[in-house]
Amino acid sequence: MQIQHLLTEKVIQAVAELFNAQLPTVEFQATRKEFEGDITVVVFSMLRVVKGNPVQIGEQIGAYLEKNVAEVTAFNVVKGFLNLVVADDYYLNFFNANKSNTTYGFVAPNDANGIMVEYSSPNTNKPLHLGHVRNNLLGYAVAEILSASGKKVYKTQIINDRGVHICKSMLAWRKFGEGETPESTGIKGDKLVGNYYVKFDQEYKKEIETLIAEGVTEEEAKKKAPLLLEAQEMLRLWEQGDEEVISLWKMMNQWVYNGFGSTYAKLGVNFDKNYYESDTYKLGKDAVEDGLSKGVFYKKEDGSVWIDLTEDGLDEKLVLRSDGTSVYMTQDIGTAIQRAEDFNVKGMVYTVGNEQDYHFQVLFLILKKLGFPWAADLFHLSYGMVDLPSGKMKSREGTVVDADDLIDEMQANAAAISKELGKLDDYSEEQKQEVYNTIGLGALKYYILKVDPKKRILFDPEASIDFQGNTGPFIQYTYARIQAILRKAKHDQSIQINDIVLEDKEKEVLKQLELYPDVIQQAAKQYSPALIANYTYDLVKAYNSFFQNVPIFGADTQSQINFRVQLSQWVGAVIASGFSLLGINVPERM
RNA sequence: GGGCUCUUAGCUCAGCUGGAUAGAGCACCUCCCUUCUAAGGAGGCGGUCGAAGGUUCGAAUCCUUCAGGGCUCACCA
Repeated sequence: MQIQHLLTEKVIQAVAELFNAQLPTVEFQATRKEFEGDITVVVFSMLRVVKGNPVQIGEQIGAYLEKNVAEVTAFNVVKGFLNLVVADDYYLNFFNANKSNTTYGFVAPNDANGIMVEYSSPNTNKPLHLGHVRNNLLGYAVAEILSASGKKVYKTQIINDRGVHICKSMLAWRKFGEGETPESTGIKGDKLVGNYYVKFDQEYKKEIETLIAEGVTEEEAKKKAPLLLEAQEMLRLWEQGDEEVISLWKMMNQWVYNGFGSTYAKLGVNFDKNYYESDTYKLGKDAVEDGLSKGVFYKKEDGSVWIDLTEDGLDEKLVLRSDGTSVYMTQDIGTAIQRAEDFNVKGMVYTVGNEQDYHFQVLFLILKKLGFPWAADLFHLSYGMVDLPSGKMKSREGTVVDADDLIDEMQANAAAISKELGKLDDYSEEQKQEVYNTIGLGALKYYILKVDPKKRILFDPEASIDFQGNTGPFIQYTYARIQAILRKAKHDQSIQINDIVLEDKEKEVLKQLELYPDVIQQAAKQYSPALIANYTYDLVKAYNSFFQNVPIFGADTQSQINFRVQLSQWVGAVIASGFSLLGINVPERM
């Protein structure tokens, strides 16, 4: 049992006996460095129940605990704060009980209902960029964290593979492509298709200019440009099942999926199931019919269907066009229902940028009003944009940071720094490359995940990402150092340690380790990878301070050596485990 | 204009359900590599927590107003 939980009972007991009062909860915090003690009880918060002078109350409770609780060996009171010193035995027992638990802090699945995490959800016209990277890292990490907290998680993405914009790249390839393929050009499939999407836009603009020169208004020209008309015609053919269009669509889609696949593999993310809009775009109409009969929606004279959310502080929202075709919202309603059925999930997490906050607010409200039991557990994992020093990323203006380029750049950066340090000189080229990948990606992932998702990130590609301080490589470095100790130590993990006096630095590390299970639960509750990242950093700080200031192999007794080596091993395991929740690997050496 | 959101050290960020003198990293300055990996450690400098009110024993944290930035209010997705 954690010290805090144990003490909660004892403090409540103390207050009941000493003051004949019932405390609802006890408030704790870590004792500040300048005072003696390990954990602090805040007496102020008891004043509502127990009347009196906080210092005197603290003194009495402290004396009671010191006398009646074996784990409390001393106490002092400063103003309304009761500082308690916890016995070494308590921490050593905690250490012996958990040090070799390889899933320390993780909870086995305990929820019959699953939860689905959607992330990435790309558009097949656009290669993945830095914004997608943030999305992928967040979604994957949240899925891992939820899983570690005891949920059954299904990872999914919905691929935007239909619509007139898809026809644009197909049309441009057919007109200007001259049969180019990823194989013939050596260009990655998603990039090749992306190029034709850009090509379409260029040619389309030329046509508009020509038309304007002929005296057509700009508005008219945008609608009447032959290329656009042709793309629209292509969409019609696609929807009719035209074989030539469908096979072109399939071929180009496959190029894109191969390209995405390689980027996902580099990022280390994966999915349990892919949904495709070409399969789901008609979903949702039944639900709208159903809602109409229940009175959730209403029909306007022109036949369009709406929901009135003004009572909920929102607007009226269209859910079906007057011609009976569906809109984005209709699809999302249908897809959600489909997923709940497919996987029997009780909750869903949507990893989508904050420009869609309003959309999801409306979507969730609609699903609640339609009466789905799972609608209470929907969460929009909303994240801020990734901006560049030059401003927003815009694919049309070519100011996007490409995901593949970025990953390569990070790895090159890691390689340059690593070579300079020259610690891997005996490694083969292949082994070195693997370490560079681990470090480069570690830097990138940690940099993005340590920040609160809500906040927008300013990403400066010129200034290379730091490898020092609160960074991924710093934490990886600590892990690698621990592995060096373990290689030398030839320790026996089964040795129980119970006869040493703990140094302050050692105690700090143990206190930090004790928090890990709670941090995972909290991170899951808040869908916050940043919590895990910052916890891991704090653990590493505590460990490094120990590492640098307390001798390991030069300890006074064999028992101390055993303890310190085992403590190092445990810290290494927790670092690796915390990083695995973030999708970051750790190297044996670096 | 309505709604949502962000603002903490020169820069990048932590700060959990309100609690002690607001914490890290980078940058700058001092020390520490013949000793377990110096991508490290110990210390220094640096803050009117955007502004003003309010709630209370106590506010970066909760409430109100204001300022500045972002997003959003399509029969687009």
